[in-house]
Amino acid sequence: MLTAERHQVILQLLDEKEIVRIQELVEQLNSSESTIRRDLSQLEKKNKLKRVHGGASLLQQKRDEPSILEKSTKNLTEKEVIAKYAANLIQDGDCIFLDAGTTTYQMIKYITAKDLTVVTNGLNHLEPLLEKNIQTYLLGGFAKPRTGALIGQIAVDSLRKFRFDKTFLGVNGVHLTYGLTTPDPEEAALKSLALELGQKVYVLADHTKFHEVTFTQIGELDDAIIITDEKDPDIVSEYRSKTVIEVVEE
Amino acid sequence: MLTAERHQVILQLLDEKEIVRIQELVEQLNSSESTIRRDLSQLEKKNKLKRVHGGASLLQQKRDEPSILEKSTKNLTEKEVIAKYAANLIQDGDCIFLDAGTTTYQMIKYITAKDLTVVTNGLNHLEPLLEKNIQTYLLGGFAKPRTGALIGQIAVDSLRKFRFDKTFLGVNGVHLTYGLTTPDPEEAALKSLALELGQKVYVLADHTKFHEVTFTQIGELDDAIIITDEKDPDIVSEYRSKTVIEVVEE
DNA sequence: CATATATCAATCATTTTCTTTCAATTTCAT
DNA sequence: ATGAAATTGAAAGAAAATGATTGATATATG
Repeated sequence: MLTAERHQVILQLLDEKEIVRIQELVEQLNSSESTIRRDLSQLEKKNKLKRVHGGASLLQQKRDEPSILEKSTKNLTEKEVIAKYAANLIQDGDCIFLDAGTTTYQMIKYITAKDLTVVTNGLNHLEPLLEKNIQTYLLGGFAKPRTGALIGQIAVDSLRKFRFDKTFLGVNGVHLTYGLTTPDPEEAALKSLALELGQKVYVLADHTKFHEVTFTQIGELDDAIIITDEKDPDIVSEYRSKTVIEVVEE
Repeated sequence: MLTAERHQVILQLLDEKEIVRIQELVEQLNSSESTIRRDLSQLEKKNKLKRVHGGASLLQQKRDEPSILEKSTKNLTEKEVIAKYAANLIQDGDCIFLDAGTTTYQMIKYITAKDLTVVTNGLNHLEPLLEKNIQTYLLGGFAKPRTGALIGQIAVDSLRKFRFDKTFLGVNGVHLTYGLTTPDPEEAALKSLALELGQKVYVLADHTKFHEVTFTQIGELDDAIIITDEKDPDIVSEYRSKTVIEVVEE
């Protein structure tokens, strides 16, 4: 019997019984005690179960996903720092809009608030959100092939039904005179509406976005609170005169 | 035997068994161990499977959706025949509604018509549809965790904006007196509306669905054309007196 | 508390599986 | 046809998995 097979069976048994003892597994799997012990060690290291004297038990928090959990221990990239900061702004019970895009995607794994309602137009956002047992609404609309963003009139219409405690947006350009911009007009329309519908609006923009202008305007600078990792004090103070900027530390 | 052929067989076996061992594949495919190992390496690089010591296993993500996997292994060929037949009903330029669910999912790979517009509430449908360069709208709504179906008021509202040349629905029960039924009331509401909005409505129901009744009614028998693999001539003629049934051949 | 029993981690030899490499063969493009 | 590239099978050494054994540690019982 293959190692992977045994692991699968062990986890399945655990799911059913909450607790399994070694001898039980030895019989069930026709393997030696040593092998079973090794299996349990490995599975414990992978955070799939908890070893207890005489056997193994189900994890108390069943919801942790290794792929997401692993990353949170590694060094955080610039975008991740921003995402983490933004995620911590979310409070229990909030209704939030989460824009499509990679930066907002990163936020998901750092969300700790309970009892959330999330609305998103990011197709890829859905899976990790559901994995965290967060109640999630997906906007309808035309599916933009490459990015997995739902856009267009339908998306705008379905968005209009909501009001948010907090809106989190990604943008491509942040500029003193041209405000917040993004290349795709369809996406801009959606972001623009989301901006209106949020009581508090946060824009996640790393330092590469400043002084940049792209095709379509989403809104003015002071429509949102900008979260960034921009270090240059000149740039920061320049923009501080026009809007609220929160600079995250690593 | 061609490399691509082997790859196909390997993936198919994996889908059925969750885990295959090398020796098994060596026998089944009449190839050397080296070749099989190379196959597995390549497939792993393409993210089609996960190598484990002694063989290969289904990707975690695929195993984590047992609800869908279970269903798709059951009655696979029968359903595929139905799906293929239904897909051939689609004509160039059609606007169609494709219900969430495994049977309608199978349809996608058989679609050959060009210049389509597809509206669906099946989250999983989106990827294969986009891969085929089919213009696709996704309904908004609450994402039902296990099945990947978008349901609820929002979904119903966004659906109401459309009209379809053809609607393709999956159901759980087909019954002479109780008509078309499905367990989840939320899903039923959506299916019911989709049924109204389609100029032609097709229900895909394999033979296990006949004489079955589940919790919520979607519509009457004669609201739709039923596509099935039911062979029993008695049952077929019984239902033929109430509605149109198209029986597919294998 | 002390003893008996069960469970545990660590190690070793054996077996199985893996990776790497090489030569023979087939396929493909020129 | 001819050489280049891909595919294949075989083989050797590396790596992983296994079961048994050891002495240590934890739990239970009187």
